[in-house]
Amino acid sequence: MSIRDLASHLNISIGTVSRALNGRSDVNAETRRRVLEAAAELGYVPNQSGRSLRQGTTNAIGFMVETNSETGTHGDSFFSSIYVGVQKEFAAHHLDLVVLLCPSDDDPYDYLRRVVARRFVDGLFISAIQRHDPRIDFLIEREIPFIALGRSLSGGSHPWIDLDFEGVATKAVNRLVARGHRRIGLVTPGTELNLGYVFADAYRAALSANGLAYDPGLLVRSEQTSEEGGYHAADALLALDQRPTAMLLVNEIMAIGVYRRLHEAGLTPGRDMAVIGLRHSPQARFLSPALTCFDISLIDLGRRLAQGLLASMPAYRDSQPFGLVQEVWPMELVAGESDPPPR
Amino acid sequence: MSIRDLASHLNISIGTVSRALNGRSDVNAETRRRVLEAAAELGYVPNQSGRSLRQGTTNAIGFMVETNSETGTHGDSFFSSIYVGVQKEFAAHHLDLVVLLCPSDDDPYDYLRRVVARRFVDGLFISAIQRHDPRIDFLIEREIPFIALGRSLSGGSHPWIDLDFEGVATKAVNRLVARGHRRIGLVTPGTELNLGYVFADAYRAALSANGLAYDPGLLVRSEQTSEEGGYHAADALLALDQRPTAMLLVNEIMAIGVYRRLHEAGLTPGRDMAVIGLRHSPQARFLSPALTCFDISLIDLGRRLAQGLLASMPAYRDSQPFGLVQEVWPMELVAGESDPPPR
DNA sequence: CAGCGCACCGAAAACGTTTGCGATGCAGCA
DNA sequence: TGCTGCATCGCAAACGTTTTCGGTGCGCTG
Repeated sequence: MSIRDLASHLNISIGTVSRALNGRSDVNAETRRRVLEAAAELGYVPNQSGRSLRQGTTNAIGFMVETNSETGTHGDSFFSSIYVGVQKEFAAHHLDLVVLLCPSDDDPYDYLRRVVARRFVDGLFISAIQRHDPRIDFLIEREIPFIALGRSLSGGSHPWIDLDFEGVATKAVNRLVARGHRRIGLVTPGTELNLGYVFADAYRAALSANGLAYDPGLLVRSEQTSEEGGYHAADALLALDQRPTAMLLVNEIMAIGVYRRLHEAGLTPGRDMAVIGLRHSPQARFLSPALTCFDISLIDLGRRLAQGLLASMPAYRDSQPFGLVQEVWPMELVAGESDPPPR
Repeated sequence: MSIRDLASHLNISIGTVSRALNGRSDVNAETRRRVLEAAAELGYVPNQSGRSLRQGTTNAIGFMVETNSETGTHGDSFFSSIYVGVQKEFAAHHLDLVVLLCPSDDDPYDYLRRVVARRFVDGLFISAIQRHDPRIDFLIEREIPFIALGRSLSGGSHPWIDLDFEGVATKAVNRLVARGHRRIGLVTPGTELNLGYVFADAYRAALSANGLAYDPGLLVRSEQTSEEGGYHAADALLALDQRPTAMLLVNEIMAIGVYRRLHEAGLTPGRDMAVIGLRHSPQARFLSPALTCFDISLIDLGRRLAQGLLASMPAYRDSQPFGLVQEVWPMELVAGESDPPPR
C-alpha cells in the first residue's frame, strides 16, 4: 500500500496524490477529497523512510540522557515526567520522541556524534550539561537544532533552560537564616556537571547577602547524587568540628541517605538537623518528616523545552511565538517539617 | 558525504563500497581495507533513511508504554530501569530503542496501529497488557515481531514475560499465615489490566492452599495504582466489619498511601497492620518502617525482554540461543519490618 | 590451446516519497 | 480571434542505499 497503489486506484498520478495529502494548494478540491477518502479507506499511511530520504528529515527528535548502568536509573524518574510534557507539545506536529540512552561507560560526546552522523533525528534535547561541554560547540557548528537542559560555559548562543538555582539558594538560605540558622551546609554533585558550580555560586551569594561568611568545609561535592551519595555527604558534614545545623541538597533522593545517616548518629532529621531539597519525583512525599523542598513542575518544563526546540528549528519556527529560549525555570518552595529552627 | 562521495574518492563503484562496508565476502581484502580506512578518515556513516527504504527495515525498536497525563509518570520509574537492560542487549546489534509514549487520552490500540502503519519500527515491546488485548492479535496477524510484558487471554502464541504473581502470592501468603495472620487483604488494579486478574487468582489459590476461605470483601480493586489509590484501598479495608490484619499490595507506591491512611486511623504500619508490596523502584527503600517487598531485578528483566524479542525477529534469531520466550519472572522477597505477626 | 570455474567488480534497478518543470485546458480580456 | 494568465495535473528526477545480474580477467585443468 504505497502512494503508487493509491494513485493507480484513483487513476491519477502519484505527484497529485502526494500534493493532495500534503495539503498543497495546486490541487483541485474535489480531487483532494477523493484522495483523502481513498487513503482513509485503504488505510494508506506514508512511509517514513521514503519521506525522510527525500526531504532529509526524519520527524524524530532525540532526547539524550545518561544512564547509570549500576542502579539502572537515568535521573531517578526525573525525565519520565519531562517526556510527557515534550510529547504533549509534539503531538500537534507529528513528531516522535526518541529517547537516546547514553551508557555510563560511553563518552557522551562520542555517543552524540554517532547519533548525529546517522542522521537519525532532526533535533536534540541534551541534558546533564557539563561545565565545558563539547557537545554544545559541536551541535552549533553542525547547525543541528537542539536545546540544552542546563547551562554551560561553552561559547556560542543557543537555546537552554536551566533550573533556577539562584532562586532556590536565595529562598532556602533566607528561610533558614530567618529561622535562626547560621551554619548551612550544601551538597552538590562532585562531577563536572555545571549545575554543581552554578548551585554553589548561588549558595555563596545567598550567604553573603545574609551577612554570613562562606566556610568551604560546609560545601560537600558528592560524586553520586543517589541515596548513597547523600549518606556519605551527611557523614562528611557530621564529621566537622563545627557541625552545620541545616543542609541544602541538590535533590530529594539524597535526602533518603541523609536521613539514614542522621538516624545512625542518633539525630532526628527535622529536629536535630534541618534539611531542604529539590523535588525530582512525585514519590518524594514519603519521607518522614516531610521534606521541605522546591517543587518542579516537570511536565510544564518538558513543554517549555519542546517549545524552545521547535522555535529553533526552521521547519517549525513559524508555529512558535517564541524567539531564542534562554531562561531559568522557577521553582516553588513546598514547606515540610524538615527545617525547623536549630535546637 | 554519501556512499557516492566515498566511491568517487576511491575510484571504485558504489556497489563495491557498500559490499565492503557490509562485510560481504565477494570483495577483495585489500579493497575492503581501503574502503574502511577512507570511511573512517572522511567520517562516513550510512544514511539510515536510505538503508531503511531499500531494506524495509529501520533498525529501531519501539517500547510502547502508557502515560499518565496527570501525574506525568509512566510506570513510576518502573520502566527506566527496564530500558537500561534493553539498551544493554541492543548495543551489540546496533538497534535503537524508541520509547513510544501513548497518551492516556488516546486508545492504545489506535495508537499502536498508527505506529505500525508508519513503519517506524522493526519490532515492539508492549506493556500494560489488558485482559483481552486487541493489540496482540493485531501484531500476530500482521506478523510484526513483538514481545509482551504481561500475560493476556488473547489467543495466539507469542513471546511474553510476566512477573511471577503466583510465586509472590504463594510466598507472601505463606509467610503471613506462618506468622499468624488469617485475614489478608489484597489490593490489585481495578482496570482491565490482566495482572489484576492473575494476581487475584494466585491470591485465592494461595489462601486455599493454606486452608483459608476467600472473603471477597478483602479483595480491593483500585482504579489507581498510585499513592492515592493506596490511600483509598486502605480506607476500604479499614471500613470492613472484620478488618484484615495484613495487606498485600501490587506495588510499593501504593504503600505510601496505605501508610498515610493507617496513620490517620491511629494505626502504625508494621505494628497494627502488616504490609507487603512489590518493589518497582529503587527509591522504595525510604518507607518507615521498611517495607517487606518482592524485589524485581528490572535491568535483567529488560535484558531478557530484549532477548525474547530478538529471538522472534528473523534477522536476529540466529544470534539468540533461545526459542519462543514465554516465562514468568521470579522475584525475591526482601524482608523488611512491615509484616510482623498480628497483635 | 580451449574450456571452465572462480574471484572480483561495475552497472543499474529498486525501495517510496517530494517537487520542479512543463503541458493542458479554460476563462477573461483586448 | 488571439493572447495572457491561472488552475490543475502528469512526468521525471532526486534522495542514499542494497542487491541482482552480468562481465572481466585470471589460474587451473585436460
